[in-house]
Amino acid sequence: MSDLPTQDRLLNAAFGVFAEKGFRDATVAEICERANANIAAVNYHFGDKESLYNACWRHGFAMAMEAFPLDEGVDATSSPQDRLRAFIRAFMRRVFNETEIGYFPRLMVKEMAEPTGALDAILDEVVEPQKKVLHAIIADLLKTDPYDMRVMACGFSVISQCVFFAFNRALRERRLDAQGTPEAIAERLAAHVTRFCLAGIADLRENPA
Amino acid sequence: MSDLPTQDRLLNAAFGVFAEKGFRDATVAEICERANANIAAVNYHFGDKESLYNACWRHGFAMAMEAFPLDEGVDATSSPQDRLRAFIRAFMRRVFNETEIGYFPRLMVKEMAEPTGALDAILDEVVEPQKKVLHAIIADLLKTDPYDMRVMACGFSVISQCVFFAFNRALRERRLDAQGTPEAIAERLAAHVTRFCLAGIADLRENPA
DNA sequence: GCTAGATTCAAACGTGTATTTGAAACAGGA
DNA sequence: TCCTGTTTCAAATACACGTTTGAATCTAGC
Repeated sequence: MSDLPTQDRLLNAAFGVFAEKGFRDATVAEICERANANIAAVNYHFGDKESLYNACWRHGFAMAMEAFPLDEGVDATSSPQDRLRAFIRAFMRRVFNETEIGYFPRLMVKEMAEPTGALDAILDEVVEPQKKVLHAIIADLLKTDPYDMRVMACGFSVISQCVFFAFNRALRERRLDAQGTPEAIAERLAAHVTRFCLAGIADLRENPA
Repeated sequence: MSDLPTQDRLLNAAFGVFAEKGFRDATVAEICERANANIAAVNYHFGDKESLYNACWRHGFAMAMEAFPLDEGVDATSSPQDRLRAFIRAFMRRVFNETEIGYFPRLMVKEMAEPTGALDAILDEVVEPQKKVLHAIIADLLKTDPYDMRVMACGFSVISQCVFFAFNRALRERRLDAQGTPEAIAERLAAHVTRFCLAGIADLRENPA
């Protein structure tokens, strides 16, 4: 950790502090302290607090996607059921990850709840690609095209269940942590959500309104 | 508005400001300005900013529940399907409400994402009662008792879809507002979520693991 | 080992904001 | 009208925090 250049130590420290406290509550003093750097280091290396923040979420996004790719263990030839399972499982494992990777969802949640100005860039760079993958899977399941309104509705149903415990981290700490390791909880939830959503989607396919 | 006593004007103004900006970004200066009150009024009438905040969410909760009760239009003799539909619809209508009532979900979301210290009281006073009602409905649908683990899982699936656009207000403003009035969107989403969840729950009932 | 540029440092600065203060204005009862 | 308790007011206070500054220190290249 401390053998890295100052700029990298700052990025790592800031990533953690921003994820834990959000942009506004994070102080550059704490970031510098964690990075074993001087109080002026942020401004010297990144210009200002906001630029450091922008560097952080890009860093975190890359890290999270590398650790748990959107399509882990499946390819285009897999069934849409398996692809949906993989998508949901990767998402849950990111959300419940207790290492640095788990900081990324926490950062996103804070940004959504209280946008800083980086939100539009984030929407384009992080949510749009994931949405595209998910909509393709659901369109296959519904045997329709990705622009069908039912695809959008089902995509929302899937994603909302995936992000819930990222949003409700506080809730999760109080009501869920007794139920096993985070990894085990992530697996159980992923299995439930996959099954629940496949049933919902099947119903829409079998019984058109 | 301005014929109310200062204390009430402060509460109303603060409710709006807190919902729009969150506890930390809201300034007592802005609250007092909106309330046509002096800068010292908050401390005189409520002690400090935090006590005013606590008064606000209780006020908002009462208002939201009065406008859209948990069980609007149904009673204990209604089918669990209808009770679920009513629960989801009331929730969505609170989330998409454009009047003061809609401030309440926004306040809750900010609190969940970045807790202030009021969170434990909120969990007890606002989420616990709703959870109880929802779990009773789902237990009926699953023909089991409310403490069955499958009830918890399905409850999470339902709630996560209900709160999604409260959390993602920014997303909603960018991607959803072109699709009709908020009321119409709330109705469509409620119908979709109800159907989607009934299918998921039915699958769990028909095909035990 | 000297120099120039890059980096680090402690201290100072400036701004935004919650809270306090003490006087002034107000309202109701004797 | 006078007195008393309540409310309002503008100004002052206190503090937290991002940023700047200018000197000190380090590091490469000659």
